[in-house]
Amino acid sequence: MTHLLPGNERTLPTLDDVARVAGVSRATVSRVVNGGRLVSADTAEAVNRAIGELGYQPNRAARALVTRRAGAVAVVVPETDERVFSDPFFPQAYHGALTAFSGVDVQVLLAMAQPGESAARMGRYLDSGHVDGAIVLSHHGPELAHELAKSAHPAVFIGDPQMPGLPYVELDQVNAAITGTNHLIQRGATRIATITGPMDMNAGMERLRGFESAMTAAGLVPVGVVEGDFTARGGELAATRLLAEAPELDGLFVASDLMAFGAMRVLRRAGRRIPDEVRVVGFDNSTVALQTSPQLTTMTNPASELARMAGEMLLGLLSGAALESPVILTSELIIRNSA
Amino acid sequence: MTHLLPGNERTLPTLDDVARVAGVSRATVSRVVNGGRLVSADTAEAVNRAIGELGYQPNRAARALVTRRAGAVAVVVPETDERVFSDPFFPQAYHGALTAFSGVDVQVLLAMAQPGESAARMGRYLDSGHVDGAIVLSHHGPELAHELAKSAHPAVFIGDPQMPGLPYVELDQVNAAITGTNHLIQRGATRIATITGPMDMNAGMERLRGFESAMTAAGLVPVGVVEGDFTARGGELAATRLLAEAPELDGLFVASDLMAFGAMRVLRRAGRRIPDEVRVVGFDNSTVALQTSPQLTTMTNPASELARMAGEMLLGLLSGAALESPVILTSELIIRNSA
DNA sequence: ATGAAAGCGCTAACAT
DNA sequence: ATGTTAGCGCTTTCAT
Repeated sequence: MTHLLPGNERTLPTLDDVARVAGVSRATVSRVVNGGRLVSADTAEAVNRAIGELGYQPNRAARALVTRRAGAVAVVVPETDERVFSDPFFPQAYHGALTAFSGVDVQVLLAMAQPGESAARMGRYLDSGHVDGAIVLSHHGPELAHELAKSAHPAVFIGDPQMPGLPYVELDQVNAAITGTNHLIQRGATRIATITGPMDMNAGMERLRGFESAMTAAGLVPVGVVEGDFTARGGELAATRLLAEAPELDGLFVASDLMAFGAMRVLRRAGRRIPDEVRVVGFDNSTVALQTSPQLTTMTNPASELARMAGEMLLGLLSGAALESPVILTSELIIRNSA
Repeated sequence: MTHLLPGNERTLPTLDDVARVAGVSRATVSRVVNGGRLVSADTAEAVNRAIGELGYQPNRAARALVTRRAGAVAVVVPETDERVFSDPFFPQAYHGALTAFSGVDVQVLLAMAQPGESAARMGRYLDSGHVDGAIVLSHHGPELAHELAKSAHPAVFIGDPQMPGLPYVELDQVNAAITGTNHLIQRGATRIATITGPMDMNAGMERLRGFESAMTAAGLVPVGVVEGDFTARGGELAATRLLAEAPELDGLFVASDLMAFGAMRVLRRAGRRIPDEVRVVGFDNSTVALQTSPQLTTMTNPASELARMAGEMLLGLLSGAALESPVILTSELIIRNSA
């Protein structure tokens, strides 16, 4: 970590060049570039014309130097690469974050945890001056949140970090699970089971909570509850167990589409017709929900919006704005053919 | 795109602070920070001690300003997010690129193409001064290569960009396909078909070329050749067609593991036993190769190494070094149970 | 081997 | 509303 790269000779137009061409001072150009307050319409126009002529683009480094800002934020994904890229939630979220910062000249870095890497290292990264803040995705347990809480830079979480004072945006998981489960019930299912997410993840726990709550409200008792890991393979395993433990099941609430995908495969292989014999509702409304047959009825989990929202919150935090947190987004039922 | 973010009050130790503590000049500190040439061992040690004491970290912006470097490179993925994240090749490659730049203080940005986005926009991004260079992954057709060729910044491609003068690192696709196909033949297959990659991608074409060459060399003629799209679903479709057109097939060379995954599902569903009745060889040695049953025999496609290599080439290019291109990496046969 | 000094391109007081 | 000025933290001649 000793040096940047050797120099580059190309010489681009600077603020001074623009000032000269427009016949004004550097400061004035700077003003129009930064929002144009306190400049007359005429000068602003002249400056803008000069900017256009020269193809001027502000130099990030110079700006960052004087503003004491890196001009970059990180999307922190405390997962190993494998999972990051195999779950469509992540790319959508990354994309949403990109959207939030598309209006300001801020670079969005993707920071994935390395397999053996500690939460402390992530915290150090945040404080290294390379980034001004972070959006943190899907975390197991509180270590990372703990670490980032003491960072000098702000971080906004997607999903409740379970740590008072840390801002986050979250899906209304419980109500979403209630809605999904109710749909199963309305479709006539009575012997309902669930495949949950990991119990060390908030999303896993809350979706289970919602499921249970809906069941109780309907006067039903689950015929099975097995924990999955948000992967297709995990869904298969869970469904296999479920079929053995509760063969009578006629409704299945699965805490992720990917798991539902795996589970449906097992159900079909076992000769259960969907949705006639077993109704299935998934979660995420991911692309795999369209690849199952029949297509999967599911709850939306708008990764992109969640992340965009988090990005906007971070932007606010960075400008010293007071923050309303948590921000809770609601999930919608997408009815297809699996229930 | 008007401004960065408002300022940050925290004041970190600077070169001056280090100089003061070490009792030397700024210039000397700078020297030791940047490699330590031309400084006596004693001074260097004193400086390093001061650096340690203060927890000094060079300010990227100041450095970038004077060196005229952004201190960032982009990994350009001209694919829409969906595919970027659903194919394990990408995360591995990204990771490899990260590795290449881990020793120098260079940020690695992930630039994904937006759905409706033009190659020109990517080119403009490269020239915007946000990055010093790029590594370009998996491209269809030559438009992007064309665009990047005229950029002032260097770009290294992973996969032959088919454009003279552009440096790239590539897998020895043809020989890899030959090896894979030969393995099928050695296992006793004689009625062999292939599922290819997209014909507008170099990897697709070259793997087909290798397949054909191996078949010819063995005096065999393919019983079927159908084009896939490197997705599991595409593999299913292709296998379905193959089963209809060439039901006698006893060997299948698939140009990607993901497609092989889909194809094997179809084969099994059709009652073909693998590897007894149909031998299957995939390509990529991706994680799905372990999830098929039986586990997939496949050719390695070391994404991480390819990208690391590309990163090192880019690093060389950025320091003005002469470059040897292309760099060709070889693929290895991983024998499992599908053939 | 080390220091002095200039300057990278920009923003932000502070004048006017 | 606009200009002047002083740095931000660093690298890099150029002296010594």
